[in-house]
Amino acid sequence: MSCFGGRMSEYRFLSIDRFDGENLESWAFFLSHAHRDHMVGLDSPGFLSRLKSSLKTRLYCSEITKALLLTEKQFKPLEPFIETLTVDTPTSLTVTDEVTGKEHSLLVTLLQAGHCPGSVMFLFEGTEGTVLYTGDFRLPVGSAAQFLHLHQGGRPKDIQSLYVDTTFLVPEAKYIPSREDCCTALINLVQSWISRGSHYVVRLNCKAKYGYEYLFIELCRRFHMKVHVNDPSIYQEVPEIFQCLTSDPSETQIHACRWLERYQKGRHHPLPCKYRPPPPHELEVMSVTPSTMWFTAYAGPGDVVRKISRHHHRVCFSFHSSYTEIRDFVGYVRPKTIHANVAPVGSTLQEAEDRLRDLTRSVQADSSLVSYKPLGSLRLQRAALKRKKQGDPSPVWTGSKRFEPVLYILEQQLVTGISASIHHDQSEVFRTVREQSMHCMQRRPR
DNA sequence: GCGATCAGCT
DNA sequence: CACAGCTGATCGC
Repeated sequence: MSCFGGRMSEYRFLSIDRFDGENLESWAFFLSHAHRDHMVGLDSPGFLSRLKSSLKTRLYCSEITKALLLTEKQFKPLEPFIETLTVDTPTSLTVTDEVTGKEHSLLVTLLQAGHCPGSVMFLFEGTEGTVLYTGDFRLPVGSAAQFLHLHQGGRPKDIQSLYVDTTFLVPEAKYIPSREDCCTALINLVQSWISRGSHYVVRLNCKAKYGYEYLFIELCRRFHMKVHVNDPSIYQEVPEIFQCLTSDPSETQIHACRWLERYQKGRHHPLPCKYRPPPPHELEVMSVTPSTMWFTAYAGPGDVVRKISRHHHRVCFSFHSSYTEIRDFVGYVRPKTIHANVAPVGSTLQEAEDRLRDLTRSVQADSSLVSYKPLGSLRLQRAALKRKKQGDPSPVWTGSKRFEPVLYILEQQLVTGISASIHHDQSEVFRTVREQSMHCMQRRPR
């Protein structure tokens, strides 16, 4: 959960992901994604009147974030003040203090953050230096080298400050399996259950409102079966997701619907949507809870699925970067100063910042070996062509007609041969994981 | 009576 | 076990 107060020390007149208190004095506002903990004050009367009282003050976000935001009625009044920015497209902004008439020009670029649909990082460039605010992010090792706008003349830009998501900056979360590996494990688990018969259904026990869409898309593609959710219409403006969802519980064996009333989950209804198959069949439900397993603490690398009880499994899934991914990212960006946005579980913000500083120092020497490599466009085109031949829907990262691609960065998209130092680093991680998990299994036999 | 904060639950 | 968010209780004004 974000602890970021809203303002960066370099550009005090901007507020990001906080819209209360002193932030109301800012000249421009930025929203990285549509999770509640980044929207504090966004629906308050104070923020709305702040926008209304000014001619030029705007709320900037990605197109998808705007679309998701406006599906909730409490944010509808913000619509006239929202300005969307295109990902990977530097935009020149002139922000104004309407009290004094003072102006400030700067360049802002949205970089995809891979956290949830619409999530972005903000890169600001201006007289106070280049600063990067990551919001929440899940980026595979090697991602930083692939952001064009983190580079200039083939070299990484000098970053004055980095404000970074440190949710999993704890030694226990050194390694978290990739999105693809977690998804493959989920697909295999789902396959083993729903293939038993049409009355065998899977319930995906999803906590957050946004962030699991990648799983929905991949399940839909693999099983040619839409995922049942309470309200698909919130994704109306994001076709890649919308087309994978249904509001009809009888149409699918995969459910991600949620209970609306708190105390109404009785034994009588194994599914939140209360769907019952036609007689004589009785519903057979397997619950699957996507959750972040800490691989250095709880499991071996192959242990992406964990059986909780006969009909309940946990599948590893994370929409925040692991310790290793954070280390890789900050080691590549090499900011002059670094700030933690999140107090990791069991740590304070200060401890996270101390850890970050240690990391930037220790990784710096290696990262100079890495040079900018764009996303492997040829590989992507080939993959898209292959899929087209197979009659599958387009992959998410090709984007829709309406929006540029900002859903997820996947490990398999990254160009191969990033750098010797990173490969070395990875194998080191795997070795550590193996050792620690063996140690762990000795202590806690399953 | 209101918002802010917290405990508890999912 | 850990990713977000709701609800209801409690506190201070």
